[in-house]
Amino acid sequence: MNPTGISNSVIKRLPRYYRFLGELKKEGLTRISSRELSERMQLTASQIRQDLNCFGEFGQQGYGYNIELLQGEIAKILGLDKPQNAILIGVGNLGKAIAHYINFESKGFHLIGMFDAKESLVGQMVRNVPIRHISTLDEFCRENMPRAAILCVPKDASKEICEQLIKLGVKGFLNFSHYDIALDHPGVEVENIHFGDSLMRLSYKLSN
Amino acid sequence: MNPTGISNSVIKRLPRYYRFLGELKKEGLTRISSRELSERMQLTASQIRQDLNCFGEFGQQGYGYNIELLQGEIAKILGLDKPQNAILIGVGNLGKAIAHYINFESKGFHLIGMFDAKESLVGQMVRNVPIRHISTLDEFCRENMPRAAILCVPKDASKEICEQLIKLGVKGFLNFSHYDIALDHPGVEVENIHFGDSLMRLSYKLSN
DNA sequence: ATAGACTTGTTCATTTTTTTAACAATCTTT
DNA sequence: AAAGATTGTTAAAAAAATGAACAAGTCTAT
Repeated sequence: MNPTGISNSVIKRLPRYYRFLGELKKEGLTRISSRELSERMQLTASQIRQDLNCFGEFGQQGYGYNIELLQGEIAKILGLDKPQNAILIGVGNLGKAIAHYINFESKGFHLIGMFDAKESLVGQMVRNVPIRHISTLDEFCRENMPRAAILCVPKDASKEICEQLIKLGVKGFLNFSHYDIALDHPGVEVENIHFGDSLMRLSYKLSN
Repeated sequence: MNPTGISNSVIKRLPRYYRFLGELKKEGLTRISSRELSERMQLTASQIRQDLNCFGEFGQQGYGYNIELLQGEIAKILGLDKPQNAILIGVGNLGKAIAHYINFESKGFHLIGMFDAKESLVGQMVRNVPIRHISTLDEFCRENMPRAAILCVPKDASKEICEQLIKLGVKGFLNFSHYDIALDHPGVEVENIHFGDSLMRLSYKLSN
């Protein structure tokens, strides 16, 4: 259980519920019971009801859940209805791909700036967002107060930039760097995406 | 607890141990005690000893662990010493970035081929690996027997390709697509990397 | 309007997992 | 050879996840 009183495994499942409900909607369905959903998602109906019950009462006895409505509620729980400003640091191969590939708007964020140390990148646009020089980060942050940062910089640069950003008021990190962001800053949240770790775990699973 | 008898949380921590030991080595250290390591990694010494004890006895009383040796043992546990052939499917923005960005060799894999449906990409090289047309996948797999696939294709294409690959003998997936690979194929292992889910969880954490 | 079929929210018990503490055994160092 | 350090290991405690059960409420069809 974490500060909010909701267990992490419940939170981990939320985006998946959201995605599945989106698919059901696409299929033209309007309602679904926990039992039907459980079959699709390979969960127990009990777990679904219990998960949702952490946040409120979204269904009706004898009917089930209205798909559109439930998805909307989960969107609110996840905060997708109130996009937060985010910046991306490090526009190399990975950073650029992330910027192109991810639809931030539908995931609760609004990308307002990208930064890199490489002069030749400065001025380029990716999806209508300009790449700025890293030396202008302080000024930009003080003006625009981004709430989150997507960290795509090399490991060595991570620690310094990370601390700089925390000082500038950034509260959340999507961390692609190999650096383990220290969790001793109260109120700062981190989601790590370590490709390397994932690959090594896959290697482990395939070797045993 | 999973099939191997080692709990998932232990396995999740292994790559992190591996990384930290690499850093210690870089710093020129040769030995470390569980207590010292625990301080660096923000774990308890007890947990470290217990984690390692799942796999063998790598330390010595009164001395601690030899860093080089321990890292080597973890490498073996993870299977990094016996690289397995892997292919990458979908060489769009993301796929290309992954191929450039990740050092597969140091993570237990050997990238032997890349595939895409787009004719214009075919023939291009990324890090000395040629991009082939997806129509040649079957033949290539029967000849080269890749053990793992990195899936960077759009959601709609995922299911089909995934099943095709499983039939062709692929046993492991690093899945970047939004598709949830069905886990009902015995012996097939999946590591999911869902950027969208991670972002939504970050959004949740920043909203509550 | 009523009965029967459904399905939720919720509780409780169970199981599983994770974490922490403790200590005998044993190694290192002086 | 003694003092100090640190492991491997066990056992206990705490926390989390799961699953079964059911009263209460809603829908549908007659």
